[in-house]
Formats: sequence, structure tokens, C-alpha cells
Amino acid sequence: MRKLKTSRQPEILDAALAIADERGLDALSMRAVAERVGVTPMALYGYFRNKDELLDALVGRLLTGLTPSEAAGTWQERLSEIAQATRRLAREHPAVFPLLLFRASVTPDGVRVVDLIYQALLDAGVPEADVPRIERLVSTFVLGFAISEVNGRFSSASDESRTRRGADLPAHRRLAGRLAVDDWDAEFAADLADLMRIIRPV
Amino acid sequence: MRKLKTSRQPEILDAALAIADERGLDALSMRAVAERVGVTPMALYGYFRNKDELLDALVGRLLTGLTPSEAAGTWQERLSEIAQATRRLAREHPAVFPLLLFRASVTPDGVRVVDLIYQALLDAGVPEADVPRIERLVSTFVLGFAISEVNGRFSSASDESRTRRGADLPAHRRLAGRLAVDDWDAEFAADLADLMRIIRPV
DNA sequence: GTAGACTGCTCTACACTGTAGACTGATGCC
DNA sequence: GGCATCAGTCTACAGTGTAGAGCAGTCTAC
Repeated sequence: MRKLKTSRQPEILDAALAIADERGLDALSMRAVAERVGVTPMALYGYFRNKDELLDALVGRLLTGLTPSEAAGTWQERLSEIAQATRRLAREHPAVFPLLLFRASVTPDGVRVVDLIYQALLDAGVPEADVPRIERLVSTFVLGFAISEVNGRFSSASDESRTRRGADLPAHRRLAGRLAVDDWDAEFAADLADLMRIIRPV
Repeated sequence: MRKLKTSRQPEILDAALAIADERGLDALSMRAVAERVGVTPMALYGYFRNKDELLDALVGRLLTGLTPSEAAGTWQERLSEIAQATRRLAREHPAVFPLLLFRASVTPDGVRVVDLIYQALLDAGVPEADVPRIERLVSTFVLGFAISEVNGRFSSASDESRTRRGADLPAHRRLAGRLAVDDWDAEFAADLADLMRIIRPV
């Protein structure tokens, strides 16, 4: 089968996303998806050439949800909107989200988001020569932040244990009491504000 | 077996790292590691409780190589040194590197790197209350950049194809010709310079 | 009205994965 | 000698992605 069927692709992706959301990425097997769709595992291979392609399509589906409904407002508002939508997406689909960092987002919807960012940066007065770089800088950070957040890289669980062995960690000791974070929304907002200052110094 | 043996842990991790470097993360199976060590798969379970723990240890081993030999120079030089070392690491071990973003780096060496960054930020005059946040901002970006680079998220392969369908991508069309990147070293350096301006406005 | 092609799917099978459980042979201690 | 501990093996199980063959139904052409 050279040409793939498309009719039930959305249905299959819905099933895959639901499984990942409910039981994690490890549970996302071809067999599990097939069962949920009510079909034999091998039937899926009429719609996606293999599991990797299915995952790619899943990333594409996620990106579709990223495009903001309204593309209005100041450039700061628009950038902020996209960043927040990205973070929201990560929280809604923590298991699948990290795939965004690995599977190059060349889907039409992915490119459309990039275009919106380009436009915001141009409106902000970023020199044309710098726009693509700044876009990569910002989106890399936003993706990285969202992933770190949902994956617990920022886990402060061990903050206290860190400071306890302060002997060889002078800076940690000095910062004791400031390591815990209670408001990630505020942290993210502060980060964005800092990045905005890169985009247009005030 | 409650308590784990440690004697051959380094040897096992070396084998695991070599396999990942040579044949990718997918090829990193317990059986493959065991064969390379010259032992039965089940023998590994005397040294690591399961595959996840082995991977965690692998991340720890990577981080050990991150700690700079010299902790001297201006704060800019020190931060830059760590950032470049991180990027170098990603290129040396592209398959394993992404694990850094997912497996919280609470190993002693990981914390030591964080401490060095804290110290650099303090030296730069960052208010104590902001130091941990800025550390997360910078390290999130650096990790994200390195991963994106080795994983091809920045792939410019499709840049031309993007601009071709310029109709609904106005900003892309306007930036045509500026989308290709030939020097990632320069891009990374420029990004770092921008981030330094967040740390201490000039 | 029947032959042939096409579609959408199933069934079986293979090589591979992580790892639980039981075992063996060697070493060191009393 | 007797026993415990250790390092490693062997077997087995449930699960994975997917190749290859086959099968019932529908559409088209003569």
C-alpha cells in the first residue's frame, strides 16, 4: 500500500491522544490505539506508514490547537498569547508535548505559528536579519520551559536536601530560602518580560 | 537484592553510552548493554534496579563531564564556558543528551553545575531573589537549544519550501533569504550575548 | 451476470523488549 | 566441614512494532 488512507486519520489520532493523556506515552502502543478505535493493530498501517508517522501526525494535531483565534493586539500581547497557549497545551497533554521538541514542526500549522511570531517581532522593530534567530531563541525557551515544568525538571523536591550539604555549594547556601517556587505562572511571566526586553530594550 | 553492587557500574555505563552513541537511543537495550559488557542481561539488575535507573545514572555520568575544570574568569566567561560545554556535550552524545531535559538532574554533579551558575549570577549583580529564576531561564534555553540543534528541530531543510507557499505566510515572504542559517556557533553566541543583557543590562 | 480490480480489514507470525523467579558455582568466614 | 553471601546464569512471560498473506464486500466493464 503506497498511498495512505486519510478518512479515519483524525479518529485514530484522537484515540492516540486520549491514551497518552490517560495513561502516558509508554502506554501509547499500536495495539492500544487499535483497540480503542475498534480495529486490528494492522489496520492502522493503512493510515500511517508506521508508529513514527503516527506520532508525527499527533504533533501536527497538537500544533493545530496552538494557533490563536485572534491575531490582534500589540506585539507583546500576541507573543504572550502564543507563549501562554503553548504552556496551556503542555499542561493539557503533558505526555505528548515533549514530542514537539523532537519532531521538527514542519506541519502547516506549525509554520503558521512561526509566521505569527515573525510578524510580532517585525512589529516590535527587530531588524529583519535578527528575526529568525530571535524567534528560535524565544520558542526554544518557551518549549523548554513548558517541558521542564510538566516533566518535573524544575522539581523543587530536593531543594532542601541540596542546601543541607552546603559545604561545597556556597551559592546554594547563600540562597537558602529563596530556592522554593510557589508560583510558576509568575515565574513564566517574569521570564517573558525579560525576553521582551531582549526584543525591544526599554 | 535490596542493596545494589557498584563495582562494575562505571563499566556498564560506559557500555551503555557507547551503544547509544553508535546506534542511537533505540538500540540501547538491556540485552545490548549486557552483551557488550560480556554478561547476561539479568546480571545488570544487580547494579541497577531497572532500565530507568540505568538511564538516570547515565545522565549523572554526562553531567560529570559538564563541570568545568577551571572556575575562574569573569562571570560572563564562566557562564559562557558552561553553556559551550553543554552544547559540546550535546554534540558528542546526541542520542543521550535529551534525557537531560527529562530526568531531573539531582545528581551531585548536576547540582554543582547549578551552584556555579548561581555564583556567576550573584557576581553579575543579579538580586538574590532573582538568581534561581534566571538560572532556570538560562539553563532551560541552553538545554533546549542544544537539543533542538542535535535533533534537527532547527532544520532549515524546509525553509525554501516554506517561503514558496508565501500566500498565507506574509512574514515568511518578507524574510525570504534570511531564513537559512549557516553558522550555528554565531547564532548561539548571539543568543548568549542577548541573555547576558538580561542578566546585567548594559 | 460474471470476471476482475480495489478497499478495508483480519490473522498469523517473527524478532525483539524489560524483567520476575529460580537456580548454580565460587568465595570467604567460623 | 558447614554455611552465608555473592555474581552471574537460565528460563519464562507478557508486551512491543510490523511483515506477509488472506478474505469478504463493493464497484466497474464487458
